Amino acid sequence: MHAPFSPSDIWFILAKIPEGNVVTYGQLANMAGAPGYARVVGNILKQLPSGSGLPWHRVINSKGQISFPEASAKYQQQQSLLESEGVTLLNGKVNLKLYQWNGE
DNA sequence: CTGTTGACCAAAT
DNA sequence: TATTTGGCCAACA
Repeated sequence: MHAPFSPSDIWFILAKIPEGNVVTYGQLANMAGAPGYARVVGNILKQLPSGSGLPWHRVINSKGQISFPEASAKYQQQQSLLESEGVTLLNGKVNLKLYQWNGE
């Protein structure tokens, strides 16, 4: 059986995440109606075409951290993008205690 | 087909 | 509060 959603479903949902907000991989999976598919969401973002214009940087893990090695360029890029929209990191964790999601 | 890997997660320790 | 453990699903070797 195939996944209960297609990559484009995730792209569509991700596109709706407002600037200055962050969501977790698991949340995206839930929003797609597929609890337990957090890893698959990660795989999809991994394959995301560059120049898609999607706010991939607003996706973090459930620990409230960026899912890249701290030393990596990707990590720094994501952090930079987040800070440019007012989301700062404290101790490697997003400085917003609760991940904001303005409902549907 | 089996085994490993990954932008994950929640519960147990 | 910090780590470890077990579970998760799809992609790949």
